[in-house]
Amino acid sequence: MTVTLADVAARAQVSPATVSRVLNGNYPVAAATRERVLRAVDELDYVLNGPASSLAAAASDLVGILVNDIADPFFGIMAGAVQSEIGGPGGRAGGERLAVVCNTGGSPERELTYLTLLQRQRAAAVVITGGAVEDAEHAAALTAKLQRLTDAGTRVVLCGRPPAPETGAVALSFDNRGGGRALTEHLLALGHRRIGYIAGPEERTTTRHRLEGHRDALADTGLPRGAELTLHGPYDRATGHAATVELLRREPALTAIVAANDTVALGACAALREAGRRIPDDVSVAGFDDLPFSVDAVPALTTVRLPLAEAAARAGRIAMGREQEPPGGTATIHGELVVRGSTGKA
Amino acid sequence: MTVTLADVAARAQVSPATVSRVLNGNYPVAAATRERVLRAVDELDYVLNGPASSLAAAASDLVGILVNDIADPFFGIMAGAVQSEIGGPGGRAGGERLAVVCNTGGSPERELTYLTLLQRQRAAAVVITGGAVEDAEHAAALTAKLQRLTDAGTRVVLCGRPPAPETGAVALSFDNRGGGRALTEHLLALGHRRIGYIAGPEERTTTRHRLEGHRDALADTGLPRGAELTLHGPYDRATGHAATVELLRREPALTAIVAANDTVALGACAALREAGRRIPDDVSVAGFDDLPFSVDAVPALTTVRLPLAEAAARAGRIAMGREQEPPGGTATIHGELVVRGSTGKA
DNA sequence: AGTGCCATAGCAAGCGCTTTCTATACGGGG
DNA sequence: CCCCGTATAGAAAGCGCTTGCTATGGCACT
Repeated sequence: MTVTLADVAARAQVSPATVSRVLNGNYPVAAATRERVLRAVDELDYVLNGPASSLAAAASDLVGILVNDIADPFFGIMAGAVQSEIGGPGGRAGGERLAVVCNTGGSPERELTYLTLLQRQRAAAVVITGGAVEDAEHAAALTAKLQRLTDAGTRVVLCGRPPAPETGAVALSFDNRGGGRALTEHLLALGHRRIGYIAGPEERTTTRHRLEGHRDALADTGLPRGAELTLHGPYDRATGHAATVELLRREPALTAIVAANDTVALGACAALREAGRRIPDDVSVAGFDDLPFSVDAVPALTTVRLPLAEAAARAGRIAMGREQEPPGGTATIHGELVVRGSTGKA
Repeated sequence: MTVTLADVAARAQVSPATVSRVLNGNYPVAAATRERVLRAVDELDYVLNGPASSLAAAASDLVGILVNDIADPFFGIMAGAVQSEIGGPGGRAGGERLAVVCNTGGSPERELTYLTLLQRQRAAAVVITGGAVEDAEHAAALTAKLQRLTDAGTRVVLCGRPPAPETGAVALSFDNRGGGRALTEHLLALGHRRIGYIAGPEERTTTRHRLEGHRDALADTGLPRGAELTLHGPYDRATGHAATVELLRREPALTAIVAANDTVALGACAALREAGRRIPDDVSVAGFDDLPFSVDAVPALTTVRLPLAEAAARAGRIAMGREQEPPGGTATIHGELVVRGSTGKA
């Protein structure tokens, strides 16, 4: 029924071994023979059996990319960049690899399950994007899993997540803390003193680091930590909207809002407009990430630009062994404060 | 080195066959034995070898999802919805499946390559999202490929793309034509007569259908087809921006712009603002898709809402055989005109 | 012409799992 | 008390490919 290597071999009048070698191109085959084999492949419309090949070679060409939310451009951009680097179709040469984008939904269980699935497929590499959940139990399980993956020869690269020591995983972390600090310092410099902060979901490294940066900046100015002006929620516009309504209720004299990311900031802007506050005249708003739509917000969003595509591309290259890993297996990637129209003098 | 089925069998004092049966759960195994096997699996930290399993069983649990641009929420939303339905981790029960999101970048070659890769992996199902490129040669190649996939038992579902007759592929198409028509009719009803149209990339079904809907509406009103007021470009904000500048140059008296999608519309809005035109007082703007950020645009975007997540979820269910395919293997999904602040009287 | 080496091609042994077929043990009915 | 059906476990034959090792020419060199 289905065409196998043996069929091709028969047709080309060579042994299966030769066909395999032509296809893999890592063994000298006479030009004429190769020609003949290739023709047979073509005529029979032969397609290699991936599982069989992976089994025999004890290696697969699958590369996993874990993301928290595939519908969020933050992750989409990174996933796309990794994919373009791993040499999949259209990428550079070097054998076609299948990139597997896995949507964890931010759940540590699913993260673990996907990693097991990838381990099962003997993935060549895994890139894990986005922040981690801060939970001792899961952290331990994750560490063990990463350990096992790297032991099995799967290259693991974390992108936008803190290092996982002792696991052999390379980490390209974002300086969320520094970015958060820069943002708040910017606001403080503009004279803002009553600043609301809409943080991401609790128990996540990204959330915590950005928030710490914010608090560091406040502390430097001798301002209270302002915990009562900090609200948590998922990284979506609804959170930004609802939290803003609540912040305005708690502190009507608010003059600035820092959001956990641009999407949240957009929701905050909407709520402010509905409340009749002008941006930035009455209330300044700042986001984080500098996603593509942020420049088109009205007014354009002040934010911290994270080089998502560049970082992810680098992660992809490291995963493919096409770039040396950073010293110590860890590198920190800094964001850049981008001041636009949504922030102004208090 | 790595733990195999045989190791587990030895440890549990049973045969490899029994272990396999416990793991697959499709053969009676005494409770006590199962218990013993499961314990051994746990103790040895055994992970099934996917390739070996797929080879022996002649089937894999991979499901492919093809998207044009993973960084675009339009596709991200669909990919996420499909993924949540295919029973991957976190999905419903029914065995864990690995969803493979493949980024074609809109290139037909890559589309074909990815399909071959998926074919190679003996994927259980493939969901192809987004419009197709209209090129006779590629269409033929694609048809042949889809044919071969379905012949091999891979279920193929097209989501947001016209049917591919004779291939055995199920198609859930969007009524882009109807949506395009509704949008322009809305504008015409508001009294607009000089309407610019920023279409997507040429040679794509989505682009053509939306444009045809637009022209149908114009024709019904007895207006010229206005080809000179139609510009093409990729689905990104830069296109919207540049095209708007050009449209204003060609027709300063323009009172409305219809964009190929919301992202393009955002770019158009930016260009209009820069040109000092108020929205919608001077120029109305309409988008397409109703992506999440559209409601937060200022003014909020009038657009055509496509039930992306619902359609994709359905595609996923059909791909998994959990929902009956529509009669004739084809269904058309209609959009809904959503009128918001960006359009007004001419 | 003889010798040895390089370039190619083939042989055959798995890779780790699934599954068909066969074997065993047990219990109930005749 | 024996026979047979039922339930459960094992033996073994692959699944389609890769790859280490071996075999075979042909050529250059002596």
